[in-house]
Amino acid sequence: MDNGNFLVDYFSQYITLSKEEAQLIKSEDIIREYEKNDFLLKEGQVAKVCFLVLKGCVKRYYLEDGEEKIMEFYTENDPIAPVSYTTQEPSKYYLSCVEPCIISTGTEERTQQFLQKFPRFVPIFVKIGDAISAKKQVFLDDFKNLTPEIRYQKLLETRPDLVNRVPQYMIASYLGIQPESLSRIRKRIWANKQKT
Amino acid sequence: MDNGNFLVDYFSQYITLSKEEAQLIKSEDIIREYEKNDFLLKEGQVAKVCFLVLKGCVKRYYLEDGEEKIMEFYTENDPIAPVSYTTQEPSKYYLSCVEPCIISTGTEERTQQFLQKFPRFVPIFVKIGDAISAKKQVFLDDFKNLTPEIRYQKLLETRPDLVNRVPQYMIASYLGIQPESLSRIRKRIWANKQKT
DNA sequence: CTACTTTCTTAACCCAGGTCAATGCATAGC
DNA sequence: GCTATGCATTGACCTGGGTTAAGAAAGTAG
Repeated sequence: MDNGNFLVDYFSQYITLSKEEAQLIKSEDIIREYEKNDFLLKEGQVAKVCFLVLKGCVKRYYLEDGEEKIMEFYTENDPIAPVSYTTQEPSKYYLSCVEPCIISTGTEERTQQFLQKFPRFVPIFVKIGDAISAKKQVFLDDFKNLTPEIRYQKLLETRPDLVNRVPQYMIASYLGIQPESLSRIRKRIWANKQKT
Repeated sequence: MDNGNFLVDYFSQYITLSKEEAQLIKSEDIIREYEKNDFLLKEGQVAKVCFLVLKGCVKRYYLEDGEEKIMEFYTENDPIAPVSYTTQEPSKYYLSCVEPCIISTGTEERTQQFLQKFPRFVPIFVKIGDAISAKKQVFLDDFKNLTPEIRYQKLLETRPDLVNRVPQYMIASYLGIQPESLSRIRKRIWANKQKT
């Protein structure tokens, strides 16, 4: 299988690539495969690269008295720019694979070179950055004002895939509740559906 | 009073300004005063400018069945870059003054001109952007994993000024709880202090 | 197929926050 | 002075999530 096409596909979402550009992206791309439970980044490490998930699922979490607090799931086509990557300070988070993954890796230098070669990609990068920022905002809003039950229902709507491919205790952590509570919520939702 | 010095002071936090630069910033700066309850931005409007709070306090919130859901407070030296400003889509938020305010206003063109004139400011801008992004991350983490009570105590530590200058029902909204609950939390904290 | 591990569910009990209603308690305006 | 208004507190009651402990169900290895 020709992994190089993943990145080309990714950019094609935002922009039409010339053959030359596609070729260059292919040739420049660094792609690695990871196994389930492999780490992309550990607490205390300084991130030297950022990532783009081409296939699989990555979780970002930190430990609090041994408990995994999952902050985010990254799946197909999600870019990961660790805070530690931008600040160059030791990471407070872990990044680890929930599934076997295929992931593209980007370094600062290569990104800069790439953008100098293809300046028309600059606004795309900015756009992606903005989109990520806006997403975080929405997530925070929801988290603040919605009950766990509604949060779960929204997740079912917006990312139905996640609920099927990720163990529920991880979903619970992501929603900020205990696995038992998620179980009850699911029961409640099911009961309400029966009524109607 | 010479308002022009506010912005100069702001940049001096990050970088040492030459006299020429300081002079230019002063002369370029657009500053306005606002009264309590004035709006900087309303839901549905497209933000044409971004802001820097020089004096006073601004709240960002949205309405949900008539309820103010306060997402953020901006006080002295806090920059405000509305999502609507970057996306140029109608804002989902209101920005309004909790107190009489003195606020510096920035437009896209003027920022670009400024950065071209003083390219050494570019990394500062990036740095500020990163800092804001990191702050949001920390806030979300805390929000997800801490109880309202601990959230309030953290707020007391990190922004003691806020609690004193902003009505408590707004603090409650900011913490994601009802004013009554905040009242009980305060009572509880006070009771625990007496014990020790 | 069995044994083991991991994941999910259930039940019982506790407690913090939501809700509703009443009461204080300032401040502003008359 | 008095009243109206906005804000903070308190009490009573309810509900949903946390906690603990047990067991069921699903997946995996032998």
